[in-house]
Amino acid sequence: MGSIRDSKRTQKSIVDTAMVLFAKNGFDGVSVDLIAKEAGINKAMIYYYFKNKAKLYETVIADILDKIYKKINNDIKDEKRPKDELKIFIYTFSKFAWENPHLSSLMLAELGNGAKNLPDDMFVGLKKIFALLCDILQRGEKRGCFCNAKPIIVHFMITGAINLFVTTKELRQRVADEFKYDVCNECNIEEFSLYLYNKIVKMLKKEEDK
Amino acid sequence: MGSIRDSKRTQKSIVDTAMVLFAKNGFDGVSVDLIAKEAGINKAMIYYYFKNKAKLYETVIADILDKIYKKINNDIKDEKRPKDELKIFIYTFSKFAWENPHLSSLMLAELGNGAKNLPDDMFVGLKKIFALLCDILQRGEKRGCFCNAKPIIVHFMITGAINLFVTTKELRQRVADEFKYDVCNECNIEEFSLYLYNKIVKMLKKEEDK
Amino acid sequence: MGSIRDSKRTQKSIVDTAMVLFAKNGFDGVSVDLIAKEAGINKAMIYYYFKNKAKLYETVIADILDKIYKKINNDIKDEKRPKDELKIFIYTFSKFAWENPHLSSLMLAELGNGAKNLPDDMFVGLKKIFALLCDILQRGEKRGCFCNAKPIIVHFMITGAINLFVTTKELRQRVADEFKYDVCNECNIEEFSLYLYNKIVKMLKKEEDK
Amino acid sequence: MGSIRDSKRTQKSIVDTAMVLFAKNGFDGVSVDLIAKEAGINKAMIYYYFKNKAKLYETVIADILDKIYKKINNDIKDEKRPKDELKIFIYTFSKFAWENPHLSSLMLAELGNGAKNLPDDMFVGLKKIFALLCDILQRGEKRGCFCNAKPIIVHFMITGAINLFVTTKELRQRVADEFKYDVCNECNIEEFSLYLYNKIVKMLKKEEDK
DNA sequence: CATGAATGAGAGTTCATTCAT
DNA sequence: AATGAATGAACTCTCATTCAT
Repeated sequence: MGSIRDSKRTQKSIVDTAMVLFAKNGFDGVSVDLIAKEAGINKAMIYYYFKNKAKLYETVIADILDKIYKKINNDIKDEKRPKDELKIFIYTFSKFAWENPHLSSLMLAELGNGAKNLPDDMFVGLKKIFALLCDILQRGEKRGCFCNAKPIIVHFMITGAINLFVTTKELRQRVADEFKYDVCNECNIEEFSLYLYNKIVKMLKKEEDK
Repeated sequence: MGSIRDSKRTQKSIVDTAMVLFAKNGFDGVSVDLIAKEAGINKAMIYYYFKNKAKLYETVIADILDKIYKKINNDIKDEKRPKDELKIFIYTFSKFAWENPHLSSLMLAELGNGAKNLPDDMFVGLKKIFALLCDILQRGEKRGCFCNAKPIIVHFMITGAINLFVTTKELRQRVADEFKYDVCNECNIEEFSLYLYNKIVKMLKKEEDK
Repeated sequence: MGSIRDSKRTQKSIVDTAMVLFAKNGFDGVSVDLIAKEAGINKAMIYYYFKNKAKLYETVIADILDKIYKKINNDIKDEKRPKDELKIFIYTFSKFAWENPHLSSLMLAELGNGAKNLPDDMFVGLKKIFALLCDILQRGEKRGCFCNAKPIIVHFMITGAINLFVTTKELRQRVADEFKYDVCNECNIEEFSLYLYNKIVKMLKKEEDK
Repeated sequence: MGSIRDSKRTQKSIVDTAMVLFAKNGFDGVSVDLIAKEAGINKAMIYYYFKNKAKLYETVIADILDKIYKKINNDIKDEKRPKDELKIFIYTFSKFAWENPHLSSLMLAELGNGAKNLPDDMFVGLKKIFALLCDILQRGEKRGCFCNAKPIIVHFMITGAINLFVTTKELRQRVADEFKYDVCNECNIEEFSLYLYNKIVKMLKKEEDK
């Protein structure tokens, strides 16, 4: 009967569809009906597998965060110097966000929401990513290449900038013409990522300031 | 004289109530019924004054943005050096966000949404604030105290960090105990603001690097 | 102050506006707000002059019926022979309906409704028009030019045909091309009226049939 | 088997109930709540099956028109002479209208409305019935028993009279006493139908008129 | 006479969720 | 494992009507 396979496939199609839709329109902006229809499955199956809409949402978010974490963690391994790790962290996060713009929407919305309804799974996911950065910064301080880094604030500067850059992509293009200031509407993600990295590094650099 | 039939007062109570509620629960998360109930007015009055829920939302957002702009613009006037202006920009924005945490939620949610439904009024409001920063940076470059500043990215780093710092306030306190990294859960807004300012200045500083 | 004049004028503008709107969209399809707006007066004035929406409706209908009655009654006076009176009856009714297509809508809707809510004023109006036809037919029978005329049925044939012809004007034009049967989409009201008159007369003619 | 979860039955009860109510009070005069209540089903089911109120209305109208068409078309088959076909047309239409007075209301209201919102299904239904009459008249002209028949006007005379006769049933009874003219308040539908038929035939008869 | 503000009931519609098969 | 039918609460919005000035 291939029931297990089908079961997995059904669940996956639900989560994948929900991810796109939630990201595009937010939790309240997506109906269970729509998810079922787009996923090509019966609505009741969503309740069969996920108990309710909120649980499905949690699953979706946890899935995304896990993907990011794994990707960054994997890419970072090969690097030796903290600065290069940081470069990878920023680049990988940017790239991922750029290619999954829904994700940025979700993160901003969810955090903007004070993470009020933040379920445990998401909690864990967010903390793991943050912990990655913390480790990088710690190693950097030990090695003397970074100084005075409050990790949470650095984290917010990096992820805040990336997420906003990604989600405002279309907005910036729309405004570009009528606006006299540069909004980087032609920047590609590599340029952006590199600029951001350089600024962060400069900002954390140990120096004989003054 | 301030009787029950007071157009201005009714409108104000609607907008004020809506601001709090929208910020807390988002556009979709708030019903017109609730706004009316909390504002202590008849639901139909909302439609009488604002035509529909979306228009009310627009008004609320535009109001907030205008407040921020005016406050920053006003506070900045007294300063002479671009660095001090930047300090005021960051401080005032932070302070305002801290005291109106709803606002940060709104901005993140709205921008996270790709500003898809962004009404014109909001557009204008956002641009005006951004333009303030642009001017500061421009003056700084002319005077030689800032260099290589892409305004939109700097703007995202600043506002991203501030908004995330504000909206995660409770979240950070919740996590503090069980988490081995510092999440600035005891930082007050002045400390945060100052730290952010120093980092941004350092990052923009003109120097004979290397 | 010219208050009486203004009063009359206000009332007239209400009734005139309401007539057009009611005819176009029916009783339920028109809001008091709309009537006030279109009439350029304050909504409360409608209640000041007409007590409520239903009363205004009555007034409108009674007004129309009275107009028709008066016009027909007046035009008929000069005629001597019942056949000519009938001709005038049909012609005047047709013409009036053609020039006030709203009226036909109203009559059909109101009668179609079983005249359930039919207020007294309307009652009287309808009866007076019907009585006109009855008199014509009666005189015709006495003079021997009509025979076997059941007045109510003749009345329905005449007014039914006229009202339907008028209200379907646009509909018939829309269909004309794609329809293989003639729908008189280019008939003017005089042609129609004459045709109808001839048919009715023929149908009522006394004859040595068979 | 006819259990509570019976799609067909639910739909039928909705349509049946809606037909009665729409006919009695018109589209705007009936709330979806009421239809659901009278049909003994949950309001949401109406949207489940019909998408919205307007679509339900369309369905109802199309249903009725189809019924009439089929009945007339069926009854007509056995007749040989156009005159007899016409007799059947008038009789069947009258009978049907008499037994479904709602229908006449609907037709008058809908046509009175200029068929502005006329959906396609209704269009087709109305045209099919009209086409039936056109064919009868055409055959009659060929055979020489009818002459000079403008089908659309004949159609309006017939259906106008029938519909008005039906919808004014109660009205005529109410008026009978206080009114000096005969309003056929005691006519049964067969008498009416026969009278109408005779008049129409006479009116269309080919003759050596002079 | 005239106005803008206010009200409460109810309209159409959607949705998350559950039930029966 | 899967489906279509069913539910009830909630939502946005409109309306006829009245009040205070």
